[in-house]
Amino acid sequence: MRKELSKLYEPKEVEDKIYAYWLKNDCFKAVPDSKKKPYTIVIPPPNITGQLHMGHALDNTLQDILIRYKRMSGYCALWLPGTDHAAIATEAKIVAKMREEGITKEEIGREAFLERAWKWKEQYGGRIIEQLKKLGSSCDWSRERFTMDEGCSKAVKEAFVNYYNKGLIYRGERIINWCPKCKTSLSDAEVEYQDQAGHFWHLRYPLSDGSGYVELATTRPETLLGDTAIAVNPNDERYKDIVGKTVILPLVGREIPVIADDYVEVDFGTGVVKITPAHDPNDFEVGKRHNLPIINVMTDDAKIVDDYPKYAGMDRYEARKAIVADLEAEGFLVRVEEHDHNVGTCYRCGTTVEPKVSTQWFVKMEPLAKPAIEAVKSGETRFVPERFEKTYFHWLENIRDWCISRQIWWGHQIPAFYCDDCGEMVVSKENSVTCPKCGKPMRQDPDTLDTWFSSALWPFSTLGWPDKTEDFDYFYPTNTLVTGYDIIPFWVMRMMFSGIEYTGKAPFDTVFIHGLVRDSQGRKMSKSLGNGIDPLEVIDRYGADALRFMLATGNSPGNDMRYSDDKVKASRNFANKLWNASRFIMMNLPEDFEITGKLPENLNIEDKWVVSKFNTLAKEVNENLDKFELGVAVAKLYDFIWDVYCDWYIELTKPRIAAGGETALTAQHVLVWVMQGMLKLLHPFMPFITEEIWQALVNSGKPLMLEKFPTFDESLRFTSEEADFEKIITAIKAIRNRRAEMNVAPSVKATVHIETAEKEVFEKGVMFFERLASASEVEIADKVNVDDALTVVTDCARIFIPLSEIVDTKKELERLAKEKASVQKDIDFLSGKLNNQGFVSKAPAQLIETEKAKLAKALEKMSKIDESIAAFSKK
RNA sequence: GGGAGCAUAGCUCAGCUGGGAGAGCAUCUGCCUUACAAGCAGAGGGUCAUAGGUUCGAGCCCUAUUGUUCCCACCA
Repeated sequence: MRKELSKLYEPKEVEDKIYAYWLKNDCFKAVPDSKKKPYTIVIPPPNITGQLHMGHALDNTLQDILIRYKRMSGYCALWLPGTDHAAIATEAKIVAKMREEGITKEEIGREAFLERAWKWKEQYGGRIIEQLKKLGSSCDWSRERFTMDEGCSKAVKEAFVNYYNKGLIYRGERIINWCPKCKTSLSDAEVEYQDQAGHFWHLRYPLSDGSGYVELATTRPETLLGDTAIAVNPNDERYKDIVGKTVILPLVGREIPVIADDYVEVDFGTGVVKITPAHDPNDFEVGKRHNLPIINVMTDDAKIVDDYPKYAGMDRYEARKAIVADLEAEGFLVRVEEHDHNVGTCYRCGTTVEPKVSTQWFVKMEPLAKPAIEAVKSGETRFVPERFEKTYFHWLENIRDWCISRQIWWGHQIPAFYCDDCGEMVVSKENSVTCPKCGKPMRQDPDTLDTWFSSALWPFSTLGWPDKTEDFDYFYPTNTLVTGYDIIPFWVMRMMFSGIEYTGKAPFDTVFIHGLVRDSQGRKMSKSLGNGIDPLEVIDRYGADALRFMLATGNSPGNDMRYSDDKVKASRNFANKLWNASRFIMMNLPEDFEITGKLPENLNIEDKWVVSKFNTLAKEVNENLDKFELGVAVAKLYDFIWDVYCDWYIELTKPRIAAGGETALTAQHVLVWVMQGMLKLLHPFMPFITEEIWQALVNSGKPLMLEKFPTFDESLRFTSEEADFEKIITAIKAIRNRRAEMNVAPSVKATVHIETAEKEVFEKGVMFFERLASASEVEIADKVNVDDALTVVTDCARIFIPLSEIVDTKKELERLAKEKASVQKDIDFLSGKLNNQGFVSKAPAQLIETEKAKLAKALEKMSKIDESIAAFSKK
């Protein structure tokens, strides 16, 4: 017995049930199978602190579409899920929560802190996973990983030690980006630059010899405390004389040299720059070139150090005010200008970063970047869309060494050990190490690794690396990486060079890039704007399928898209349309109807028409999916299901089903067969509703998601029947059109007289003219003579509808004249084209043929219009 | 300063290697036709940002211009 379906599709009653059904049947599980080709996607691991947002919804919908498609296409499809420990973000959240409780991490110490962090992970780490399930994600959950689990930690140590042994990781004192709030170093990629309104303070520094002042400008007067020189361009005539002299640093009284360096631009400002090596990356470089001392004036939280008692303990902005006031009071301030400048901020907390000199661990990038560039140049890995290669190349070609140490506790502790006795350092995979020189226990480096260090290994650490595993052999390299363009420098690039370094192969063959989901006004969704849309709410209201469909529709790869409720509603309506189509089929099937999965014999012309069109659809959907044109594929499915299947084919079957007998049964089999095909094709996009309908309709005990994805089948191509049936459709549409123009209600029936040379084609359509074109009777003949009739002309038929009371001969003539003019335009256009020597000699032959055919049709239509005009004129 | 994207119907966007401009929403006109009013049948609406160029043929390719968004960059 098939179940009754309700009139409206109710996602809430379906989704959890269906998801549980898949899980129960182990549908997501991927086990290496030598008879199948592998297809692998590793999930961009969401942060354990995170909540599902629209970006995740898009990213994971795309992955799920791909993985379901490949799974149904016979691949051993693995979608490997997991979460990221999100070092800084997580630590910040835990610290914030502790602050509410009135404790600091220093108070409780590292061990207790980590204990809390793991508890946090246990408590919240599962949340986003559950949210991904709501979306329908078909991840192999039995393989769920975490960037700090045992395997990933092992991989991290392995990678670190190997890099170190090859000289690709080193420790050194450099100027790095420091977040005074997170109190840790940041990599270049983790700094976001923003334009901020600021000031330009023009100061004058007195020359030590009393011969005058040197004027310079700065945006950061508080760093003056750490100035160790002022610099001019060596070619700047204005300052030739003072190079080599010294100036007295205002407020501090220190004597510092005037140096010459190319870095200084003659034309900018006064042509003089104060040099603060400890607090500016450029100054740091200048300082190195000139052996200047590095004087750090700030603490880890960006307060002035105790060496300057007057300002000690002030934060950098307070100090700025105080110092400016003092400079002014003492006559060193010349003037203040408004000045916008670009300020680096922490990508996690938004705090302005402070350049800071400190000892950190770095990955040497140049030798790693080269093969990563090469892998894309050679085509081993490609970007979709291709243009994102440019972003990728640009980063790799201009990359500086990667600062990987972080001064936080939540993360992979750096596997370096120091001997406090003799100063020996050892890098080791072991958890504790004794000093090889003096045999004393060594102290592990307290720093942890950049969270991206472990995510860089994600495509292979999750498959068992560094161990040789069956999974690794089978599934690696993975196939498609799906991510947003904003993640290229953080993650894509780093997975690429890490993968190549450790496995010899690029970790994926395709990087499928998508854009951002913006709000309905095109703004970025953000917490501060409060314009974020919660995908879970959308799912709750409209269903996961509607959300997924919306996210896959109407955009092209790599472009940003806008979220709007209307779009989700349209998707929801589509789901409902499909639902009702299936309801129609099911409510009409006889009790003993058997679903064979095969087409019946004795197909009618309209059956062949729909089957043939479906066949083309299957072909195109496969092609589009293979080219990552998901939006195009989904649009074709929408059109087929709504227009071809629902609006036409179902309507065509109604009179047959009403008639009963063999034709009804054939129609029902075709209805079911095409429905099955549509459900399969649509399943990757709308997994829940398609599975639900499948279960209700087919009831085979096997899930739809494991059915075979339809492909093109040569035996289902019915080219001539398809074309013939289009003639009937064209005629029906033309009749409807005329009646609508004349405001004839559908309930007003009339005889339809069809004059055509293709009688046998139109005879097959009699029942459809009655049903769909309000025909009370249908006459088909070579020659028809009807007075006082509406005329309808197509390229292969003249149709008369005798509705004498509404026919106005004059108007009818006018209308025919209009139509004649429009057909004449076509004829002129086409014949012009075909008379064009250039076109005929250069255009492809096939195109010329189709243009000729079009012209022939237009000419036929014209002759029919002429006939009609002649007939009317006689009256 | 460098690079990239976008500019197509009132709105949001498609438009594959060049071959007579499309969808959804909105608008207008008819319909409760026994799957669906979250629906059905129709209609109107576009100098494809601008100016050149290549081509038999350009929304698509080339050049320049304008507007807009984003990424990168050490002008203190």
